[in-house]
Amino acid sequence: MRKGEATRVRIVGEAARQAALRGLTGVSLSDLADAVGLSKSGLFKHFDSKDDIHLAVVESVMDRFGEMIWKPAEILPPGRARLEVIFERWLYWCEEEWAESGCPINAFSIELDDQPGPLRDLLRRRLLGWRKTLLREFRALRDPALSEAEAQAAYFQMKSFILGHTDSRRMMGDDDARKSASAAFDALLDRTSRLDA
Amino acid sequence: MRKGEATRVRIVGEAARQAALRGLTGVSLSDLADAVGLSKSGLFKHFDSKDDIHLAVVESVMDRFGEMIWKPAEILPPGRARLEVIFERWLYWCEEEWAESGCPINAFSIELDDQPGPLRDLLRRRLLGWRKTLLREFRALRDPALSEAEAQAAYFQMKSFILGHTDSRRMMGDDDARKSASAAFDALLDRTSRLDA
DNA sequence: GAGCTTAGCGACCGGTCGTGCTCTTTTCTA
DNA sequence: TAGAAAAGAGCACGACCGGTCGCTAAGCTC
Repeated sequence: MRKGEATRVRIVGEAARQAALRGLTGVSLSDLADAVGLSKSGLFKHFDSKDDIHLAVVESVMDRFGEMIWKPAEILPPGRARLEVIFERWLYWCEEEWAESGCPINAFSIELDDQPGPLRDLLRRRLLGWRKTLLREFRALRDPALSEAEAQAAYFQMKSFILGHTDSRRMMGDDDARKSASAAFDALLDRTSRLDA
Repeated sequence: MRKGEATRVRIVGEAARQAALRGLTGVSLSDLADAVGLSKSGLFKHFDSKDDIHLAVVESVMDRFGEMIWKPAEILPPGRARLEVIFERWLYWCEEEWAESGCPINAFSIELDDQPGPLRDLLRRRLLGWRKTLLREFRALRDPALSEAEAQAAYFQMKSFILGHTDSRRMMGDDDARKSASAAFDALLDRTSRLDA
């Protein structure tokens, strides 16, 4: 079943590209089929329904996210340098990897946050896993480890700066978005790793 | 033309409600017509096209945003208290005013940031105006006024916390989102209004 | 290389999309 | 209160939607 597997990957990749642009719901099966050089009915040899494609897209995007952001960070020991790499890669992911559309994870979050169902559940599950990882990293940032509350506060701000970066760069057309985000994150690491009253 | 004006307002209001849920593109004219108790063709006595409705929706949402957030703040003198009211009202706007759907401005930003055209231009224009207002407020936060760069950094973080709040509350299901956002913003005001090397 | 399995195509389905057109009813104004 | 103007209903349109079915052709395995 080698050939079919390869085609499936191509379909999911293209579907993700289009979904990042127009939203998951906004992708039409005819457009998708055309883009991968298939007939519409050909798609259904690989997926049972459009919903089935949605699930595969979310799963695939989250997998790629892990590969791109976590893989290059985990070779470093826990601590500030690792967090810096993560943030750096995350910005790269939003800015370069999805240059034409913006980060699909942000887009899917907005699209799905009011649409209960297995698709939202899948996305939420993957995002919660990622958050758990980051909380662990933040706790390890200081020698007397950060409390859970401190780690949560730090995570909240980190994620916020990622979202702010996209908004600033893509919607407001701000060329300094990356600098703003990096500076804000650096300051966050400064005050979080510092031991003060 | 009294009656028509009222109907138009009803249409735009309902369209905004639905667009906040399903996206501007996701609103169908039949659903919209049903919801306001009109026939589909009846809609076209008030708007020339679906795009025309989109423009009216964005304009109307931004107007309401100004009324809800700025109006109660401008009675206060410039300074920290005014900024605190703005942030507070902004969170309220996201959390209560659009409880079922999440803030439509965030949703429209994600939906439109890769869709060039007059609709995106309109949204961007309104958002730039709002940003200009906030930059002025931040500059007035300290007695030796903040530099433009400092004000921009502060604005970036404020907007980030707003976005983070929605993501945390709606997508991650975090009940503490509001507390996290408020705490982060308070700390931002602390370190921004402080005069340090 | 025979034969089963799978990938993929083309035609087609019922339904919905946005948007015209015509005609009637309501509303406002002189 | 007559009559113009506005509001709205009804219907039909062509295009497109997600999805099914039967068929062929290619791929894979023994």
